[in-house]
Amino acid sequence: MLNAKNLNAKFNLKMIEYRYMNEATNSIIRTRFAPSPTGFLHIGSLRTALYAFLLAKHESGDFLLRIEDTDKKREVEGAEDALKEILTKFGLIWDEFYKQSERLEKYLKAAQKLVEEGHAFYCQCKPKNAKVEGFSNVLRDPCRDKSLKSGAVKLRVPENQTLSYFDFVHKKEISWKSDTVYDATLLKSDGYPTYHLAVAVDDLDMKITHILRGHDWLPSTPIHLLVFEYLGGKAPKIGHLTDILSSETGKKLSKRRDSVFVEQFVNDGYLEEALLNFVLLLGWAPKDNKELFTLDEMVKVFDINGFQEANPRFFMDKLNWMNGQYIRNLPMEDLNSKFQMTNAKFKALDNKKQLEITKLLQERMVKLTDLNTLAKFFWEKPDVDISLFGENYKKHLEVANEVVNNIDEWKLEVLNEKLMERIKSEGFKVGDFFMSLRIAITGMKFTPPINDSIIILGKEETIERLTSVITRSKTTK
RNA sequence: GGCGCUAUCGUCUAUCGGUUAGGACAUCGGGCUUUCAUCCCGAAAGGCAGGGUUCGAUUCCCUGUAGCGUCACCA
Repeated sequence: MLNAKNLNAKFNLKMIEYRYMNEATNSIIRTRFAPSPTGFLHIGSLRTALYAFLLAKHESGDFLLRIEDTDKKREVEGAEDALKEILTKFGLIWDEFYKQSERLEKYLKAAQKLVEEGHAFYCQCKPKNAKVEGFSNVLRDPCRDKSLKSGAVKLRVPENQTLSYFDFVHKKEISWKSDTVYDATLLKSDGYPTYHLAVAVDDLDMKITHILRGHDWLPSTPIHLLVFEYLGGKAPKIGHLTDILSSETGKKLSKRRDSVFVEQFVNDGYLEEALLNFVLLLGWAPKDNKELFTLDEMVKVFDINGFQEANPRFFMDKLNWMNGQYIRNLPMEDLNSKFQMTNAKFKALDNKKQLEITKLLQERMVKLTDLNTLAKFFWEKPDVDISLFGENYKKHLEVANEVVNNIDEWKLEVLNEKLMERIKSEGFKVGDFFMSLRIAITGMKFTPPINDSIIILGKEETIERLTSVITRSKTTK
């Protein structure tokens, strides 16, 4: 397990090269990724984090990680460390780290200030649960004018005001009438802030210049605008990203129906680089339509004008293609070690054999986990289904067995040559012959090149598999 | 229902008033090939609808339609 402290030390060092003061404004761009520690990393969150990272790093700015752990009920043990580890794995390294539960004092003070200045009030109503009660059209809170002295703190939304901001993703001004904004809770009765208070306090405090967040936050932006104003600060620039939609339902990705967790994809055999690249293009595009990027290249070309405004659907086709591209571009040794982590049986193989197999597989894989099926026959005798064979297979196999038996120099060229000689003299159809051989050795019709595979398997093993099928075939029709 | 966002091939997208509307994935066809792949070549496929503005709209405006989001002491 990676140690976050070491990481920070290590990466701050690295980030120093990136950092410089923006000469034009004399201020540095600062963005943040602010997840709640409630479980695995959502694919949409990875994208948000990526964009925030790129936005900052393109201008040599700072990228902060802020854990929003203000809801004790939903917090998941170990989620914070898992989050740090996976972000690190993807190369999204933060310059500063914060945790909201360690800053409770600040929120409390902010809430008190707002009450004192008349912009918020105490409320002792029983909390409602929208999930079970449905949507509500009651905007003004009954405690608004009661002047209570304790309880939860709620925002006193003004009447007849227009609340607006310029969204840098949508590139337009978005506004609301304050009459449509509800008196949101800022501080819960347990003393913890809600998101609405905590973002404003923190973003001001941490000098965040750009808020980049999911589209689902757009409707509550007017609340934040008010809090920023009442806290006496200037709101950062704000941009709302599109939602990623399910390819099947066309609705926001859901944990129940769709695969949404980054860890899941990694386990399924997708490379971090491919995942990052895929997610980059789901909601952002460069002018020249370039498709394959390393992280460094992303940082270099990232442009705030490239954001997409319409919700994309999460189709896997392109991810699969990209993953294949990345696998093919991987140095053999790297692929090999990834294989070792994917499959223990592969790892147990002789090192030289491992590399040879890797070489054969590299061009025919979509995911790392394809290793488990494509190369299974290397470490496990196949369960050969006789009905798979075509005509003349018995003859084919007997000839193959004979040729293999007579080879002294166990080399690919020799095997090729001897086999072809006999195929010719026997008058076999080349394709048919090799298909019989392929099925007998691997149990499958689709495999890596069969002669190469046979060389890797070894003479003894090959003969064993061949004779096993030949003897079985004698008892069959 | 209120509020808000959005609308180019099946999918991801380019275009910032004038283009045969371009690319990629997927699909289909062909080449290479002992299978499957990889690789190469080619094809089919798109501006939600109706009004404006304009010499000219995919592009700007309005309306409609559709989709998405949100309306908690969750983030």
